[in-house]
Amino acid sequence: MVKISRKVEYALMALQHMRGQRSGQMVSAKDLCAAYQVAFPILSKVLQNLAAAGVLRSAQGAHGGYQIARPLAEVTFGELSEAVVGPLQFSYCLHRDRVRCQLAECCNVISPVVRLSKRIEELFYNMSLEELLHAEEPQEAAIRARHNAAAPAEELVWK
Amino acid sequence: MVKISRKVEYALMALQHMRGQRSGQMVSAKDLCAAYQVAFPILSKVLQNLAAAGVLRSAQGAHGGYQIARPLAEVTFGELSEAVVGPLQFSYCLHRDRVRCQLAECCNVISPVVRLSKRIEELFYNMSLEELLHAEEPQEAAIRARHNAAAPAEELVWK
DNA sequence: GGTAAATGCGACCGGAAAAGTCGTATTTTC
DNA sequence: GAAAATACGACTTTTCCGGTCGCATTTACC
Repeated sequence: MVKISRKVEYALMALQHMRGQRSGQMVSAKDLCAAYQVAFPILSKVLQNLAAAGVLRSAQGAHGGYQIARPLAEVTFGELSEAVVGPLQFSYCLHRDRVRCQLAECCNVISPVVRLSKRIEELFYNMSLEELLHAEEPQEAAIRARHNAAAPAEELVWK
Repeated sequence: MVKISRKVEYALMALQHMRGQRSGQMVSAKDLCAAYQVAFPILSKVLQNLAAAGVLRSAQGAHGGYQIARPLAEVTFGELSEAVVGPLQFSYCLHRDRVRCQLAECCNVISPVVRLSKRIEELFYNMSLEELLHAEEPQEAAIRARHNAAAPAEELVWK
């Protein structure tokens, strides 16, 4: 449970890449795919979602591509998530398709579930992408290097 | 993404129920199933998981059942979650099966993903079940009643 | 004006994980 | 010994996510 979706990771990768570009520079989906080994159609869709949400600005045609439209300090992780994988929906019994929860009439945890959902939602909407992606290049590289080495993953990643 | 698993909901329902029992009282899986319309085998498994994790105490045999083993103020949502659905694992590239992430050598978001994961983990481990389930019976009942009525779910639930 | 290079978009498919089912063994009380 | 409960593992079903395919549209450049 509570897995960060692959699409969200792709979105973060793309934004992390674009953060490093000089302003005004367009980056094409093709370039990103080549750089990060992601299949074109899926990355393309993620970028389109981000553009539709106003996080990216897109330009069609030759020499087109994407660039960051709003300062990342003003975009939250919650926004990114909703843009890419749809509305946050932490439980089956909440939100629009309440039909799917047959337990409603005897459920004794509605308000706890709502409480929990709100906490996660708050976390997501209080975390800016700037804060999440903020430069840490040397460490990043070091982690990556060790990641490729033989050390157990959680050692290097969680400590 | 980030959906609260059904099993976790079942666990919360069971604990919410047991919270209302007088101390020492055993509750059987069968009783819970009858009260909340959950299939026996699945609820049974969840209760067994909670018992294995030390959240519940179980007694076999006739007149057996389950009761709360530790004060819920001392048990976190993170513990419950791990007991019922296995170790928290927010991303494919982290934790034990790093094999599954082929992006590692060109990934530029390892530390952001770790940062995000730690935030969620913190949230889960800083939230006690007492805090999550704390009594709110009248409101609970009211919400439940309105939930069964025709009003749109998010109106009553998210406001 | 035509061609190449890019985004835009919707329909479809497959596989993995979650949810649920079944069957049986074991323990305990009466 | 029978009944009532947990313990546990194998199996099946369903759902959803990641990924694929195909085509339309837009734009730059020659």
